[in-house]
Amino acid sequence: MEIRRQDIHNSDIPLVCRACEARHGGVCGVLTAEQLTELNKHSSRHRLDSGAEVIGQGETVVNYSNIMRGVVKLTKVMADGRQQIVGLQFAPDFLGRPFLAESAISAEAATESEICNFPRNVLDRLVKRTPELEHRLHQQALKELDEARDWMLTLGRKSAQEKVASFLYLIATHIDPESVDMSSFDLPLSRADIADFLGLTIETVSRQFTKLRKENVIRIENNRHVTVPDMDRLMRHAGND
Amino acid sequence: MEIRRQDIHNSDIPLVCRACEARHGGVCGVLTAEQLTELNKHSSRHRLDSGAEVIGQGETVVNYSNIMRGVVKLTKVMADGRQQIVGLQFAPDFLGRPFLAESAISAEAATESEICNFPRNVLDRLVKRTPELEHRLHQQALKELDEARDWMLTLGRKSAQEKVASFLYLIATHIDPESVDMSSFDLPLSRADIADFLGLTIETVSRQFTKLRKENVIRIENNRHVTVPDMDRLMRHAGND
DNA sequence: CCTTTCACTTGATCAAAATCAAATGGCGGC
DNA sequence: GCCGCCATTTGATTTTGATCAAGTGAAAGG
Repeated sequence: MEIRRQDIHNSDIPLVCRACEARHGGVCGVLTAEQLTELNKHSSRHRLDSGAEVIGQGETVVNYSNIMRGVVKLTKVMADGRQQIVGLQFAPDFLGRPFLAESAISAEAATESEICNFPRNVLDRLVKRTPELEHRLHQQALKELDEARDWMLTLGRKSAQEKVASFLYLIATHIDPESVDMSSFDLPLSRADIADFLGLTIETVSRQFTKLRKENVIRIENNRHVTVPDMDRLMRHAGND
Repeated sequence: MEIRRQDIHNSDIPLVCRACEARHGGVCGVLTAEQLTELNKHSSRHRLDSGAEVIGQGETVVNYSNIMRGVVKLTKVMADGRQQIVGLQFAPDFLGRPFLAESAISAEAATESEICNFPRNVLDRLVKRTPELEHRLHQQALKELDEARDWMLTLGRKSAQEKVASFLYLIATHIDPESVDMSSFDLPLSRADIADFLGLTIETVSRQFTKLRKENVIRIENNRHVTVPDMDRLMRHAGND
């Protein structure tokens, strides 16, 4: 679990990496100064508008990314257009499916975001030579698997009200991991996205928001800003007692 | 993707491992004869009755396992008893969550099964020294993640009929990976388990079976044995076109 | 052989969420 | 300020699957 990192002189690592959020929590944290320099040669940073696609379902993966800022949604679409969000990724998560050429999901910025791209083959080569890096990716895969399974319980067994409360709790606890106060935050998703995440319609999501608001579990301003006066009460509404 | 394995003289590896199914497809396949011998010193094989618990939600993980025969279901339970199966594992899958002391799910034999147990700390130590082993576990975690996300789409967006058809398709394609003919198989789960896997009630599952039977998509004998005359037709009913 | 049990099926009714259909309410552009 | 555009909310109705309640049928045990 504990990852050793050599003490790196800031001057040894690429300029752009020095200020990078993703370098510490993210995969780059396990790389040496040399490796970071090498990877950085091939990497490029991009600003993404909300809604911008990083990769599409069925496309060939040419890049992996680190999320430096913002929230990225992972979605699956059926042939007839029905859609399900199967994961949300927050900075400084790694974005990509190692060891597979074709993406089974599409990834799209949910909010205005910033990512750092690097070529698939460069990282794949680096992974082969760096067990620490594979370990780090393995850890993230397991974390995502745990989250996916939690969400399966939500999708399969919870009521609409519990689903919406579960979503709010998820966002409260993930949107700003630094912050001590999780009781006030902006929703990174539209009502339509929330519906796609919860397996509901936007009307049902809206009604449940209204209901939670009327029961004073949450307060809402400007449709996107949520305040939770009592996090335990929200948790109980989410069915997590 | 390609995993090199040294040419091992059968006589160098433990007797019980020689005939083991899990050794080739499973994690043991990447171990050297010495490592296998070492691991085998601490491992033990067990027969599990259908319904026997391997580990319970919230328990401390002391063992990992390989599934040698049978089907194991991974479930999550809510405080009020609502239950969701979050994964099915087939031989020769690895069973366990590396790097976490407490299990977030429970694992239970769905059919009469056989597993090979080994202590958590022995494998954890082996993983640290053997990048190939971590790579193999990483691969399986990614496979399970892909499967979990596929199932999230099923849980969130498919109708009861599509869910049941999706389940049948999943079993047809996983129950016996050797077999060319996937059109006839025994269901490893009861109607109650299927309901818990699909986020439905047993009554709804039963009605959808009846409906698929009446539409000649499947035939059923003795409640558990299913024949699929046209796999593509089943796939269409599952919403996977 | 008959009873009991258990898994499953079938039927009738109910409730939750989907669907269809209008409001409402910011917000940017003119 | 007014208009038109979206996202969101609210309302009426329908549909799907859940719930409640009996059956059925096969296997185990007396």
